[in-house]
Amino acid sequence: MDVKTICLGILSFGDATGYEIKKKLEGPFNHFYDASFGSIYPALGKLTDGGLVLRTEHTQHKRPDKKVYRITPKGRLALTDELARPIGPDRIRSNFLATLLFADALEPRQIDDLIASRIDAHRETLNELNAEPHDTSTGDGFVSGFGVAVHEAALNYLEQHRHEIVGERLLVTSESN
Amino acid sequence: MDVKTICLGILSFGDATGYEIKKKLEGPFNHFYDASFGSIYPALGKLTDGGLVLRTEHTQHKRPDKKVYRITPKGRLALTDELARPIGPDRIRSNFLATLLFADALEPRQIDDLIASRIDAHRETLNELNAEPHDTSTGDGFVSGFGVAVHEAALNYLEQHRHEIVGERLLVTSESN
DNA sequence: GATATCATGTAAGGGGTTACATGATTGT
DNA sequence: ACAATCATGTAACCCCTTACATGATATC
Repeated sequence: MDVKTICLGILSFGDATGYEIKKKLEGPFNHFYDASFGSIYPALGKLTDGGLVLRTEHTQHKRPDKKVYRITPKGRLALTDELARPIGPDRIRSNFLATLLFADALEPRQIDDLIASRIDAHRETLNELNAEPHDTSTGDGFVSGFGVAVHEAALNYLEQHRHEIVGERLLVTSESN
Repeated sequence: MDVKTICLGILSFGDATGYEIKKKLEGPFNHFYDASFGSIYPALGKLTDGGLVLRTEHTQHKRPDKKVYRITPKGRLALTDELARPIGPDRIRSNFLATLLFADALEPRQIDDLIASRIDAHRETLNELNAEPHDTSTGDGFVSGFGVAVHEAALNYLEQHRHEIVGERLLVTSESN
C-alpha cells in the first residue's frame, strides 16, 4: 500500500490539506504508518491529475495559502478496488530489535539505556493512543485498540525482562549501579 | 540500519553464505527484518571490498558453488561503531492495519477473511519463534521472547475483537453465517 | 512433469527520504 | 532572539524490490 492510497483513505474520512495528512500520520496512525512531505505532496498531485480527488485553494489571513483536498466518487471506487486486492505482509524494520540481537557487540550500559528509552517511547505512544478520540470510522477504534494491546505487551515485556539481557554482564563488570 | 549492517551482525554469530543469511531473515529474524537477494549479495560485495568480511569460495559436489563469508576484526569494530550510533525509530508499514482503518470501504466478509488470515499468520510466526532454539547470542532469546509477547498480544486482540468490527454490519446484512 | 531447494548475481525501476527553498506568525 | 507551527513544493539521491538469467538435484 503506497502513500497515494493512504492519502485517499484519510481523505475518505473528510477533507484535508497535505499538511493535515502529515499530522495525522505523526499522531494517531503513527504506530503503523509514516510518510514524509516529500511523498505526500507528489501523491496528492497525482491523485488530482487522475480525478480521484478535487483540489480547492484557500487564501488565508496571516497564514500561508492552503490547498484542501476532497475525495471524489471515482476516488472512493479506486480506494475500494485497491483495498480489495490481496494485501502483502506488513513491512517491519526494527532497528531496536536488530541492535539488541547484536547486543554482544555493545556495552551493558548502552543496552540498558536503549531499553529505557524504548520503554519511554512505548509509554508515549500509549498516551497518544488513549488520548485521541477514536470515532472517525468503524476501523479507527479497532486499529487503535490493536495498537494499545501490542504496545502494552511490548512495554510489559521490556519492563519484566530488561534485567535478563544486561544482568549477566553486570555481574562480570561488578559495577553497583 | 541497512542490509550491510544486518549481514555483518549475522556474520558475527558465525560464517555464512548469502543464501544462508537470506534463510535466517526468512526464519527467526523475519518478525522484525526482511531483505531480498537483490540487496544481500551487493551488500556482501561491498563488505568484502571494505575488508569487513573475508570471502572464501567452496566448490561443491552436485551443488552450485558457494561463497562463505567470515567477519574480520575490522568488521567487528565497524559493527560496534554502527550499533553505538543513536538508532532511528522502527519503520513499520502495516498494510493490514491500514486496510482495517479504511474498513468502511469494504464488505464485512472481506474484513472477516482478512482478520482470519492474519490470525493464522500470527499463529505460524509463534510456532516458528517457539520452535527455534534461541542460543546463538545473548540477544537472541530476548528478541525472540519479545516477538512471542507481541505476536501473542496481537493474536489475542484479533480473536477477542474480530466480531466488533464486523458485527455491526452483519446485523444489517442479516446473513446467518 | 512440476515444484522446491540450493546457489549467485545483475539491471531496471520504484518508492520513498533528505535536504533545500520560502516565509509569516506565535509562543518562550 | 530562537524555536515552533503553519504551509507547500522540488530535486537529488538512496536503498531496495522485482524480474531476469542460469542450472543441477531432489521430491511429490
